[in-house]
Amino acid sequence: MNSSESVLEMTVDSVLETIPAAWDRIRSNLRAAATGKFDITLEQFHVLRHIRQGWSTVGDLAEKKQISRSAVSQAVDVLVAKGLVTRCQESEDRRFVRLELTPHASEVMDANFAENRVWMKEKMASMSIEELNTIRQAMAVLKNTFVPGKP
Amino acid sequence: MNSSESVLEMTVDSVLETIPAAWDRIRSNLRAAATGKFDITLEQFHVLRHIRQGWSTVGDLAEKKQISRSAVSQAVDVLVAKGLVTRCQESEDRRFVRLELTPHASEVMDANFAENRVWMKEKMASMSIEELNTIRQAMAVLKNTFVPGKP
DNA sequence: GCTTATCTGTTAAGTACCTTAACCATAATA
DNA sequence: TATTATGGTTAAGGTACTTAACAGATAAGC
Repeated sequence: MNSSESVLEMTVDSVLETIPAAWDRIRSNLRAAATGKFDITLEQFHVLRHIRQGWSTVGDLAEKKQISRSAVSQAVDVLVAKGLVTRCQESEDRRFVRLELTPHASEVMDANFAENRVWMKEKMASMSIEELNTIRQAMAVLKNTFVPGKP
Repeated sequence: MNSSESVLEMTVDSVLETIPAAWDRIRSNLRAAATGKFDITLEQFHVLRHIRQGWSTVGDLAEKKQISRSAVSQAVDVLVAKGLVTRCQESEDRRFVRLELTPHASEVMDANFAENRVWMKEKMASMSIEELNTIRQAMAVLKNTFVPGKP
């Protein structure tokens, strides 16, 4: 299986070479939109995004972002102070704190997403349908491999 | 062109949904290897990597990573103190400072890369040849679109 | 039932990395 | 030559992360 081994290695290299670099660019644009138009940082925006996706406790978010629970707790402090998130003790197991978005947070997120989408679409507009489909298939496989399922 | 428009939007969404999340996971592993086995942070490792790829002045690195020149300058300070990088004034235009890796830096990088590759290969070992090829093609297109060419 | 262990989340102290603004040295330009 | 532009550094300040120590709630052992 020397051939497939070589394909695996080449693919690993292509991922390690592309993902961090592409993310540097995309993040730079996301950050500009988040900090320029709205008064939140990119990291705060990501926290809001994950909460909306259903990672709605401190522990969930920490696991999702691979950071400590204390880091999440501090980030939530800021979001609560900004009126974007509410803390709510769970009734079943009162150790848990359920996080919820305020209506204002949803507005901010929608506006920011729209902003980002425009930029992404401009960048990707010149791709062929085949290329787009290839990317979508690849994203599905990568997500399946590297991104843990929802809670 | 409603259909192709829709494919574009779906693909944009898949990228925005996958790249940051996958990167959180990959970065977490890279960081563990860098900080655990060697005495450098992940960001320092990335700087070394970019220098080896030919982004060998402060301005180049700043442009590559989309951060300020002063941030790069500070990062280089640390790497010089650790004996991993040398500064060298360019003779043609003496405003430029050329950065070079020391032999020790190359050793550290090779060891760290080997470490990361093992983990990546484990995660991706169950993919089929077709899936691997799809990913490689997608990475090529994304790199072409989002990652600026070498200096 | 009572004690101990485990789990979730917060607080505190310290570190890494980034930003903007001001600055120096060099090079290009009018 | 005087001015302007460019590459890099320094300084001051902010954000987000870490580990360690802690409080409260639940589970487990006896």
